[in-house]
Amino acid sequence: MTIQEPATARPAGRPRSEKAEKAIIDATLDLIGEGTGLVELSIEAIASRAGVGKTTIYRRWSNKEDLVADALATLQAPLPRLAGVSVRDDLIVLLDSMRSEAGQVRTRCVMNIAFSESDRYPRLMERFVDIAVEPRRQAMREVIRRGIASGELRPDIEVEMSMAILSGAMIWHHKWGPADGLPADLAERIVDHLLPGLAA
Amino acid sequence: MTIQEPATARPAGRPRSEKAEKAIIDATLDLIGEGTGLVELSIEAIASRAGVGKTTIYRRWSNKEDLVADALATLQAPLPRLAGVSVRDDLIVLLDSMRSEAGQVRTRCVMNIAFSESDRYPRLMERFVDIAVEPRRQAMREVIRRGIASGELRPDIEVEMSMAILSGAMIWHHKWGPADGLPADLAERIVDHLLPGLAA
DNA sequence: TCGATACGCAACAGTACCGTTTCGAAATGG
DNA sequence: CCATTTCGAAACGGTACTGTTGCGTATCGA
Repeated sequence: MTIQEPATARPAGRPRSEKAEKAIIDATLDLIGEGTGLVELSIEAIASRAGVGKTTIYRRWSNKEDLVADALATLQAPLPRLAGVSVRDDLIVLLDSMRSEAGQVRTRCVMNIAFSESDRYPRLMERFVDIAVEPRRQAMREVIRRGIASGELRPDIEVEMSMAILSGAMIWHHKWGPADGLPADLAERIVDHLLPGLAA
Repeated sequence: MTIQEPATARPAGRPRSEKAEKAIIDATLDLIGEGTGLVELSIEAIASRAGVGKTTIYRRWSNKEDLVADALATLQAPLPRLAGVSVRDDLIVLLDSMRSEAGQVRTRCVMNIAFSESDRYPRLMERFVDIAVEPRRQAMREVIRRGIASGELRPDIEVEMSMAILSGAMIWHHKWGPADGLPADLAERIVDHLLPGLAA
């Protein structure tokens, strides 16, 4: 009976500051967003940016990888709502959400990391893929499958290959396209350029 | 009359060792090929790997960027010969050369750098693009233009967009495809998947 | 032979970050 | 009030690299 709420039992003593925790995560994302690679990203810089002692960081995360993983997990942008009417429209919405996210500094640098440091931080990347990449992949997969089922797309196209082509085109522009933002109608142009080859 | 050959006049004293120079370049490429990013790449590590004093490096290059730029310049892989018969065959050859180069460790890591560190080392990337990317881009551009001229491709396709799609698909696989090497027929599958939409 | 330059090597002071420890102050429950 | 825990700040010893300098040796032209 003395035990009331074991799940929320406070362990006595000063509670951890949620403000500090948020500041640490924000500082981490800020630094990554400014182009700091994972290797150069230092706990000291994060602490300084967050206005926090290093102790406060080490008390919560034992290493850089864990911290960054938690920080990236908070980025989880919402998936766009799909109308589900036409394949063309849905694909455009999906690709255009890639485009607009690519315009944000944070996403941009997270993508850089996903490209360059996947070899060095495999566990981190695995987690990042689960959180950010796979849901989008799944959404696009379903759009294409639905298109095949409805007869809008040829039944003999390879689903995964089509996804690779659509995403690849957007990634290519993201990386080597005009530096001053991608054109607003890019997603539309990509889809319309590809659809004739995929349509039934 | 005393001046004989100003261009090749040796400045008196011991000449610089070409062997050392080559060893430094090789060590640099080796380290990059092992996944060392530009930031972590240290002059000391290069000197140690090359069996060379740091002095010998600093005497030639005043900073890391210059050294890496010269090192990358030596990579210049030869462009594949194109038959020039059919657009399909030429595109497959071009994409397949991307595939096979992507299998080499050095190229793989150079591409990682091209993706991730282009913001941080813009001059370096500019040079890299001139040396390695632009010639391939130009080759593909000409294949597509020739295809349009010959009537193999629709006259209304956007050349640059088509290039982005073809290259993007290969890059996507390079980055997120199976880790144990890309399938041998990947280039063929990409081209055949896309060509129906581009053909006249 | 002599001057000049390059060589590999080792040492230098300087910088940055690591992960840990210590400090006094602040915040909580009993 | 007191025990406990966290807070920000500062300092610790340790590691790694920076760019520079001096050393003795090797290799060239004159």
